[in-house]
Amino acid sequence: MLSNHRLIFYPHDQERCLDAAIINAKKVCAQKNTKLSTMRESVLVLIWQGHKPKGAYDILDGVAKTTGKSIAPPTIYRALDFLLEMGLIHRIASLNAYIGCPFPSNEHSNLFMICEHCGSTAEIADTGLNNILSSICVSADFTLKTQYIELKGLCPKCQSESANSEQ
Amino acid sequence: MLSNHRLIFYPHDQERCLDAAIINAKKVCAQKNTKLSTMRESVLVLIWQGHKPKGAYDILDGVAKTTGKSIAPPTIYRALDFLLEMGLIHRIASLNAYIGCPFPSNEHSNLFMICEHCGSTAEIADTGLNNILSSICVSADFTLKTQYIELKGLCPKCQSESANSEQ
DNA sequence: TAAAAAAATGTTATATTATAACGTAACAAC
DNA sequence: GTTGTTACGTTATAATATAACATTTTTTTA
Repeated sequence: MLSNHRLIFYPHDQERCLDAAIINAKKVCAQKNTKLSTMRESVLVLIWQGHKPKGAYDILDGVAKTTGKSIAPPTIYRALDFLLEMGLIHRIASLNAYIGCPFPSNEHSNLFMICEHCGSTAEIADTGLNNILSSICVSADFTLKTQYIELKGLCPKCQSESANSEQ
Repeated sequence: MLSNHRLIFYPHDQERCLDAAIINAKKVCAQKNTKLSTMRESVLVLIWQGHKPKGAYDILDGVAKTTGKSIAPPTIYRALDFLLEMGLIHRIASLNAYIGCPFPSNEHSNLFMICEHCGSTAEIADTGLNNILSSICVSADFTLKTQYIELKGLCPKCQSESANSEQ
């Protein structure tokens, strides 16, 4: 089982995550014979700032700010499409937002745990879960291609906070 | 395991589904002490025409057509919110679309199998799946509130069609 | 039953997310 | 050095959703 929830839901050095993600991304692009252009890298860097899904227009604003250029939506959406294609990011459908993939080199299908309170989002790829999903699809004679599994709730930190505030 | 995939993925009398859904909806509203107003019923009827998720603006057009009135988006979104609240419909996040719930009286968490080719969408509530999801959340110390599980692929009919067309 | 309160709907405007269509620049391959 | 390809720029607009306020309908209750 691949998972980054221990990392996400507790304090850690976010700079290291970012650096690792960029190194990883370059590796993935090299393997797939594609280029992580400046624009694509800027978008990826912005997505990796914090472990919360970011909307396309937040990304746009952020990239515009750091580069000093004025940027139009298609530029961002093209970079996002590329990063999705490379498996470097995921789209969170229920939020219309995008998040970095912590293990892009692995073929995996994903589950996201999204904190409704602070937005922190962890990704898990669980074999047991995928087996169940497969068998459900097989018994319905449904050929599975892609899946969106998004769980909303409270992360450990926000649970204890809301417990405290209810006292 | 609750499921309507046998119904959805094979030919059947859609009129009966619609009638049953409306009767069911009135029952649910009565239980919850709310009203299925004319507008809300119109929206629900439109959603139950076919077993494919419908976008808010498709619903708007359809309701405007059948009622002969001109309708603005908020009217539709309000009806959708009510129906969601009552558990009579679900939102398919990955499609920005809405679909009727076949078993609204049961507390359940849902999985949708969505045919990418014809749009037919079946709903399954599977205990085994929900147990796995629960245990994943427990081990991550994540308090689950709501879930979106949307599987995209090919329904039995579209599988055999695409197999034929590849010959 | 008339007045007050609550619930639902109408209306206008606008926010948010995403893409179409076409033009230009950068770069690699031959 | 031209050609083709890939990425990016630019303008306009499509698609989805909501805010804010007005009106109507329904329910409650005096």
